[in-house]
Amino acid sequence: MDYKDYSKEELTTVLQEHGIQPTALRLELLAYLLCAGGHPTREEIHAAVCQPESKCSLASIYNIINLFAEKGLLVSIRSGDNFVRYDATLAPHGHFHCSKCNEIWNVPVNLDLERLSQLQGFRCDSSEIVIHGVCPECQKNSL
Amino acid sequence: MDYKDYSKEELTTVLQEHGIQPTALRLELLAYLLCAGGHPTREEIHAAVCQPESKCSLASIYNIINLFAEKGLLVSIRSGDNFVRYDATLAPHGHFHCSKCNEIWNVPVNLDLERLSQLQGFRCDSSEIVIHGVCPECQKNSL
DNA sequence: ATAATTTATAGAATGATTCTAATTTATAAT
DNA sequence: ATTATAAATTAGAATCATTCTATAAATTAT
Repeated sequence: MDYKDYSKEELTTVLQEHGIQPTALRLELLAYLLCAGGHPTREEIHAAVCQPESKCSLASIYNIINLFAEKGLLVSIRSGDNFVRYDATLAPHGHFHCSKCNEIWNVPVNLDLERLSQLQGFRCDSSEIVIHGVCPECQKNSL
Repeated sequence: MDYKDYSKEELTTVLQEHGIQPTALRLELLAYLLCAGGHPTREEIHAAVCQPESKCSLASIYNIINLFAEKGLLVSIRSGDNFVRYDATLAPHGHFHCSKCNEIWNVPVNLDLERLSQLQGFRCDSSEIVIHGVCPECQKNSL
């Protein structure tokens, strides 16, 4: 895999900024998440990162996904009730989920966490916004 | 189980308004969801609805949960990465999830779906808002 | 009543995720 | 450099939630 949009140094920096020790596999995975765009499933990630030369185990993919999620570098989204999809989150945004094709889009929504924090002494760290509906393509196809 | 807050007639009406045929088990389940409050896991629902006299199967619980979700009477929330929790949604609201104790609270947030619908021809049906953070209790305990 | 349809059940099957123990790789210290 | 220490990765087994299949029970319609 080539790092089209990000240099190895940039990727390393991203990991370090999130308190993650950079390793070859973690860099590969991050590169894929950032460059591939979209919202891949675990299966797609595994296929892309571990094929064909650089074999790696499924367990490692889970390890790294969980680590990234824990460190706030990654967010998981349920698409339909089928698969979990992942999104490397360098900037906060919401998601639109099409209930027909299960595709996911980024949406420039954002809650005002600052304002919410004032309520009742709850400390707000992050927000997760998913809007369910039907995408233009699927609306067209169901006519 | 007794229907403290809702009469059988009220529960029946709720089901019918959502296009769900009322049956004994569905009424039981709805009653539990509405009366118990909170955000029970599938396991808690199963234990509460199927114990001890009125035995019912796990498959039925799943059937009904899925039916309710499909009809928009129920929303599922992932708590932590552990369990899925359920919430009977008679009114739209968001959720606050405490990442320490994994408890979930209702939050009076709501997105302006009307406004979002205008964007790019996407049809918005429902929204899902989860705010992650730490509840007051857990903040106190970690001092 | 009888037939037809819908619901509920039990238990097996599936499939995603985690766990365990072993191995490899990287890091630190002498 | 070499060895010791820790961290990352691996393979495969184990776990566990969810779905599926086929059957039984209940409800509704004729």
